[in-house]
Amino acid sequence: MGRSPCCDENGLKKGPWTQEEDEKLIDHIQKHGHGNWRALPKQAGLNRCGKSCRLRWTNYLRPDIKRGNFTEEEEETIINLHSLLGNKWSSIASNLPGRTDNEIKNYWNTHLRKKLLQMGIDPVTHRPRTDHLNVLAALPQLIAAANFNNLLNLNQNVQLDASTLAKAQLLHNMIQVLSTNNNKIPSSSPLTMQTNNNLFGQSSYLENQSLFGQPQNFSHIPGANQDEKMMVENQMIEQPLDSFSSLMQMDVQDDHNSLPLLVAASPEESNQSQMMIKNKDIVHRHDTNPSSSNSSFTQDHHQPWCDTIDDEAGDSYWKEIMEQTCSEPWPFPE
DNA sequence: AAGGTGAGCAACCGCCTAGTA
DNA sequence: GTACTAGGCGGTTGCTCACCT
Repeated sequence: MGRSPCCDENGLKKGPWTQEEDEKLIDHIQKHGHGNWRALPKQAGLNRCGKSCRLRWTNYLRPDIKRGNFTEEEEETIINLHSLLGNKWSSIASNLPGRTDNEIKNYWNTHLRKKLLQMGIDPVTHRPRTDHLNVLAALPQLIAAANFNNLLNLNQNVQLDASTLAKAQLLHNMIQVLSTNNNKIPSSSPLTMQTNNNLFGQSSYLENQSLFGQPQNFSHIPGANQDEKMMVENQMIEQPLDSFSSLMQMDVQDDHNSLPLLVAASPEESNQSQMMIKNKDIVHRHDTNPSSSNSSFTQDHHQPWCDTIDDEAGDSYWKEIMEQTCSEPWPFPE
């Protein structure tokens, strides 16, 4: 397939647009429309390539562009749609009147991404992060326990060093958290809330932000294809998502995922979710397999955690974790 | 005051796809 | 079916500016 060289012609200007160029472009489009972008620059008296003109118009000069800060509502919409559509910025933008895909993309990369990271949510998968779980907030206690172990002055042969003990305790804590979530505890119970608070440092982001509190109608998403629209709608119907806790409990039964599912994230995951929804798989699994044993869960679901920790088990990794939660210098005094 | 650094954002690049001859 | 064009998209770059040392 041949590809037309658009911007490699010699002598065409690149870089920031001047006010004069903007005026020329606006004037021409207002009078004649943009029609053929390739031919436009010549007709408008611009020394630019058509692609550059199109970008300038669609991203900046278009009269219906909304400028200024994003509202909270817009932020929520972006996060919602990104969790379902991934980096399909144009599809997301088509659901936000006056916003361009470029603007949304930039806003995501500079603001929303960081915001989610700070909340312990992976901006790519929209799942809780596994690298620096806030469950580590309990680490000072673990360190204290480790130091206490030193104070006991046990036999050198059986004495664990502080870091090893902390690692073991950390793993134990993670296992407890997961096991707790696997039980059928009402999502609103204090225990569950406490567990979630431990895991994510605060009440669920989704609960707090009401991101999924109200079912939204995405059937009008112009950029999304029919499958995507159906997926969004079905997801809202099948999974009211009224509480992150319930979602965690639901997903924790999924044999293939070791971590709680927020919402379908990547397109691949979205497709999987879509297939599951189509097959009524989620409902079926909950009806037919309501009590998958804790032991099998423990075995199947904890392995990835262990793998994760093994993968990152270098001293620097643990040091970083420890330093975030403990003012003690590293290594710990022995 | 000057230099360094990082964030934010406009613009570019390269690839993909649909349409057409 | 092939070759080509135009438009669109997502990723990346690089400029500007504010803040920090």
